[in-house]
Amino acid sequence: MDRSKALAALSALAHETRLDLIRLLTPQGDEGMAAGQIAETLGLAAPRLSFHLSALEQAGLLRSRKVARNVFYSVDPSGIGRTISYVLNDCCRDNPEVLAACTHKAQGALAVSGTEKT
Amino acid sequence: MDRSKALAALSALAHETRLDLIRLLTPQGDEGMAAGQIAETLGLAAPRLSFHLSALEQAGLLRSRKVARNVFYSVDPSGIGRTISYVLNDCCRDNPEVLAACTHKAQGALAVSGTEKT
DNA sequence: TGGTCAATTCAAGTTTTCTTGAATAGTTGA
DNA sequence: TCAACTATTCAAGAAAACTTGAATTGACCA
Repeated sequence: MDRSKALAALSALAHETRLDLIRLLTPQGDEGMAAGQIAETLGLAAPRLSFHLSALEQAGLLRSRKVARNVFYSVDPSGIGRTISYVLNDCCRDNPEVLAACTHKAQGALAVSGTEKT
Repeated sequence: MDRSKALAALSALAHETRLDLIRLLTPQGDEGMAAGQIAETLGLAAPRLSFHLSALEQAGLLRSRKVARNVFYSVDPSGIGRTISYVLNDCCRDNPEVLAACTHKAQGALAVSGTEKT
């Protein structure tokens, strides 16, 4: 993931409404959720939702597909994953302390990340 | 980590100059680097640097300490770690696909994170 | 083919963030 | 104390992001 894409993704995440969208859509998996249903669930005006969904999609964090009149949005797990990886690997250079600090629930798991290559 | 702190941290990370700062300071460890030296290294005007350092410190991603006339800035690994954790655990609810995608170098390591609670 | 529905685009205004040069505060050494 | 040095704060302007209502596009159905 290059610099500018990572930056776009981080900017996309740095907004309350868009974090709400990620939070809502992640459990929905690949099927995702129609824009109208999202708007209703979160109580957002349509243009505002469209704006934020588009920002997330541009940033590679969401996918969309049309079904009849509806547009279903779903999270792109690899987009989020690559963004996190950019911060950890590129910016923090796999610093062990940082890696240790971001794995509360899997203590030490990421600490080995410097030892293997994909 | 609560919502507003995570948001502040993500906003802080969503800026090119500030990612440069993290990238520069992480390898320096606890000792960190004096503001003047940072400014020289990155070619930034002093007020601009101060502005961004302050943003990062406010967000809990950097620490600072005074030594004589200098102010040394260093990364707070736990601040970055908690921010990442917030995205993975809270927003993505430990979604396995997301976790798998953000561990290029430690495949599957984070996948166990859903099994334990803090 | 006319009406309805879902979603996006547009335009305007507001708010927030960022940058810059000038001014300020605090520290050190002569 | 005075000058030099380090860093921050201030003020102003510029740029970017966000929200809102109105208008538009495209798909579906009677």
